[in-house]
Amino acid sequence: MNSSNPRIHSVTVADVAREAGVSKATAARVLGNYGVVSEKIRGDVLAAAKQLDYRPNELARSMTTGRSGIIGVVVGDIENSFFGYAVRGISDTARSAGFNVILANSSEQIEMEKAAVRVLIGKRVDGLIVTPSESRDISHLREIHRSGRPLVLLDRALPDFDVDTVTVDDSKAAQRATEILTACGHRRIAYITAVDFAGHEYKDLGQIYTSSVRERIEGFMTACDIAGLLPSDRLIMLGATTPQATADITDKLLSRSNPPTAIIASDSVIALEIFKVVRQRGLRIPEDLSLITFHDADWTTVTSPPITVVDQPAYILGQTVAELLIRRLKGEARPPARIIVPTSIIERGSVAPPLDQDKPRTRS
Amino acid sequence: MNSSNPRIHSVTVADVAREAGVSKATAARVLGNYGVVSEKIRGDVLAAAKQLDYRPNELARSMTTGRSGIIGVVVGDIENSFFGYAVRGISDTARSAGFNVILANSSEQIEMEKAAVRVLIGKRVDGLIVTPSESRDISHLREIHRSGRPLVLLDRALPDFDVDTVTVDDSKAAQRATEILTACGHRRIAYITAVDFAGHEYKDLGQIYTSSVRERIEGFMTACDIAGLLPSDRLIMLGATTPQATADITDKLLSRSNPPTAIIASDSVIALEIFKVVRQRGLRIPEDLSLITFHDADWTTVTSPPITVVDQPAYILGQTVAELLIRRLKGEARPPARIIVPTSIIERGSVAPPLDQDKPRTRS
DNA sequence: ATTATCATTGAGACCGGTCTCAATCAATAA
DNA sequence: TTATTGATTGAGACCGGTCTCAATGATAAT
Repeated sequence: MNSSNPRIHSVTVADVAREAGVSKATAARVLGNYGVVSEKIRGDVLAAAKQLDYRPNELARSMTTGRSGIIGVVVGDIENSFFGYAVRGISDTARSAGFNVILANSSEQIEMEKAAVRVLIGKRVDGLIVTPSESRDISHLREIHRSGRPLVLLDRALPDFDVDTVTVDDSKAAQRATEILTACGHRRIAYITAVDFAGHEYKDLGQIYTSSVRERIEGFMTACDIAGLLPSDRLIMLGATTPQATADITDKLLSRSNPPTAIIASDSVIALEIFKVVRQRGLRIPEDLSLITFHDADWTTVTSPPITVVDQPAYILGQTVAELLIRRLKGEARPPARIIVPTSIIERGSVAPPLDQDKPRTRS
Repeated sequence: MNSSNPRIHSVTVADVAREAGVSKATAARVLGNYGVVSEKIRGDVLAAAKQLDYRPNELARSMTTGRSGIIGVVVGDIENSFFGYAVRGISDTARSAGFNVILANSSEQIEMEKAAVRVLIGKRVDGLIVTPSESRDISHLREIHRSGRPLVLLDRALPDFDVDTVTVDDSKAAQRATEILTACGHRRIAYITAVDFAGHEYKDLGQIYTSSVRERIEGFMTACDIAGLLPSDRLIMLGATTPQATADITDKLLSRSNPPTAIIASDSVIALEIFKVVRQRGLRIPEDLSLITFHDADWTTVTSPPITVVDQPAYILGQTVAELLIRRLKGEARPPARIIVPTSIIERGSVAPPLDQDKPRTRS
């Protein structure tokens, strides 16, 4: 407690009421913009408010109304520009509907995600938008839902949790990206993704607890199967959660006696690291290695060559998820919606037929 | 408990008190973790709280304590990765000190900045961090300060407003960057910056209302003067506030009969756009044009050639500004501090001597 | 003139915590 | 044994809004 510190005493409705010579209730009516007040009184109160420089205390307002006007957003990694755009989409939509956004970062760690949710609930946010970092432990999400607060999932669906969800067509997108590579003649393709799992080697889908990751792997495998690739030639690498981990995975992959001739990256942060490793090894894109990444990050247009990408409409994703939440907040009652936003592939210059797919490549 | 009424009735201290068979005051003491309570009672209350799944209402708590535990941050443009890192630095520091962050975007527009500040004050944030978008109209900032809420300025100082401020050594950084170019033989250099001003032509410093912009221009001009450049050959271009504007400015610049042989960009968003325009025109970097940009954005390492940058320690900037604010929040009384964080220049491959500085260059 | 009707305004409870101050009770001191 | 002290606990005000309901006064209807 600060005794010496002069407490900031802000102007309250009571102060304005006194100044205007009306009751607190009446002043509150004009200041809070509800109920009916005569024009004359309204003018008096407004004048008094201006004179005293009254600023409503949203906290107090929230307490009685039960509404805070805040939407809580828990996202995996704000530094990832995919989330950056999504958050921007959320913020813009929220603001134009009169809501504010409070943002938390989970660093893709379930414990931080849980902590963030707890804090946000404590702040009495009106609703939440979450990108669940894994689908095994979702007790905290169930709890949000049970508490009656609307929840919308962003980018990742939870199979056995039926709640509003907005994702992209991950499976289809991965399949199409892979088909571009197989059509080009690639027979040994790696898919590098960031799911957090001990051990980077993929064994089976049972390990994958994040829907988007699982769906992409399914799409990838489907395309590989259609093209008749050997199971041993579809290289699925998990655990690219940090730049270092990604570099290690890429290094290991390219050091094999039979390295892949093409790589698909599950996000642009991973792709950037792959690009660096590849160049450091003196390999050329696309001659020595083809590369496709999810998310049309800005840097993908200025590399030489520019990178072929799966364009996920991140901003629209954010917009959509916010709209869904706000509609619920406004009382819309309907069964949970699962919206799938389509992606498209932007072909640039990072895909070419493999030079010689059976021998390891060295710098020519 | 909640019968047919869908209203979310959360568990309160009174409920816990009743369940535990103690008074509201006592339950509040253990739940709020203040005052003294016997171990036995503490156990009972905790058990009751657990049983009822009590969650404190931070809103109510904030109302009585006057502290919300929230830091408000108003930043120019979150999509700019410089601010992204800074915000991350702020968030991390805030969280580890037990504060939350509520983020607002001003889009570098003074009116949006004012609105954001108003909302944040309404939410009763404990303190604010702002990157002022201009220095002419700072009534809203003065007001924050007057209301007794700590305010720290990020990245931009306000000359006649003495408040905690964290910036980088803009003038020195700009001067050093320019010196690299002049030392290399460049005699006609452009500096492109984002300050929002009608008309892209620079006239005099009187137009510049943002300290960091002004300081950089001063540093730029100092270096130009030292190298003996003609005043007409230091091309200062204002108004690169959108990708399109930046492209137009760059185009105009490169279409001159005597185009610059080197460009300095005031941030990486601008530089990215310059890079695109330059490549589209078929010009080569660094042979035809040298380029240096502020902020070590990730893409600057993967272009061909990689870009020489002024490395602003954005994360540390964020950390520092948050620390300063938190110390104030904890009651530290001291005169306003102006902290200047040093930058460094990372030389990569985008600077080379001009081919022929007196004739316009075309694609060779 | 008297009563019903409608529009305004005022009094005060309430939201869910914090915090002050008085009351209670056991233990220690006189 | 009685007074004093210290440790706990309880009652209730308070924060700054919202909101219900009763009171007031003017106008319209009978």
